[in-house]
Amino acid sequence: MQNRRSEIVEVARSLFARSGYQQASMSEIIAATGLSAGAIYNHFSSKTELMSAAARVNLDRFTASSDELPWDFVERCLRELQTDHQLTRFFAITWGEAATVPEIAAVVDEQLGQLRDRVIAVYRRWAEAELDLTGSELETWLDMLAAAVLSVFTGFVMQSTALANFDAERYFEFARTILRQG
Amino acid sequence: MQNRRSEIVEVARSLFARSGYQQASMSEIIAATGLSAGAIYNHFSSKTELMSAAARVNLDRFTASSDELPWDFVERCLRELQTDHQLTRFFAITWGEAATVPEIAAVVDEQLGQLRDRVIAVYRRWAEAELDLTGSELETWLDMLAAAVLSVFTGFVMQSTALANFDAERYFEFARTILRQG
DNA sequence: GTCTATAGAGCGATAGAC
DNA sequence: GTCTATCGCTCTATAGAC
Repeated sequence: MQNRRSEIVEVARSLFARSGYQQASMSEIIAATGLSAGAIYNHFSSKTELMSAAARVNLDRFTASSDELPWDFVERCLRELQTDHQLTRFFAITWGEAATVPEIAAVVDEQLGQLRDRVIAVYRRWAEAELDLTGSELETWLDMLAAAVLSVFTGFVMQSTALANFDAERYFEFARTILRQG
Repeated sequence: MQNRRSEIVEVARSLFARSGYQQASMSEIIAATGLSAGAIYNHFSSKTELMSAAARVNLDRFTASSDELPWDFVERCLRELQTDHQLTRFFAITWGEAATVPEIAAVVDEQLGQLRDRVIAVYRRWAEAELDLTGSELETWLDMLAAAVLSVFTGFVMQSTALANFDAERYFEFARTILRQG
């Protein structure tokens, strides 16, 4: 049953987000679902499989609406992160885990790729209407901008998670400055 | 003995960098040092203490020389990371762990703070010679620039660790562009 | 300061009944 | 599909001799 699977994943994700992937034990997760070991292992063959399912977060909130200006889109993403500190923490935990668990690395690569594609789409739409670039100039420009936006995004996650005196508003200011220049 | 302590820390760090903090076991570390459990626990009272000692990396390679231009300094830091992929990985692992282990969070905060201080110092030196800003304008400008540089730095670590198709040269290009503008 | 040996707890995963 | 019970292993940390 597909629904039971998502129930388990959601419970597991919230424990991974609180304690970390390794520190959250299967027993805790099992207890938190209200099910039993046998039930969980009927849906997931190992803890690693459950981990990578939990890492695959729904990114719909980070999709551009069709009439958004590129920098408004990026700022909206950042503010989304700011209001959901648990999600930000979970990204940081997941990206760190990706360095040692290949199954999670694959998910992170896929998800940052999705984010990148969306960034490129919204900037392309804008650039085609407003800028006068040749085809290859445009592609180079988009590549660089995607690196910039991903950097702003990952930078926000890392700094807001790791720095005691992080100032989000100053960070937005910096992001706005670099993303408007084109 | 202080020297024995550093020996142990170095061995532990290389195992943490390879497998992650939780996945590297005390037994592995003990075996790799060639010592015994008793010897290690004579120098460190717990695995967590050893972890936070290992997290405190020597950052001298990321210090500005007194005649460097700010963007040259930043680019040199990035190229330093590029040539030492094990260190980059280790940063990613450590920052992720910081989200769940307070003792590591304290070290990361301290180290990113150090990096920030150095960035500010080198930009301040340059700005005082080349720009004409009032005192408070200068401080605001430096704050924003520090956020930018930290973002470029953490972004490089995350993206080069997590993205399969990461293009370092394009990243440098983006970094150069935003850090020259002032 | 370092050794050997082991305590004591918790882990991920499985077997087999229902 | 879910349960109970438990296997077999590994983990961090300590005790006590030297």
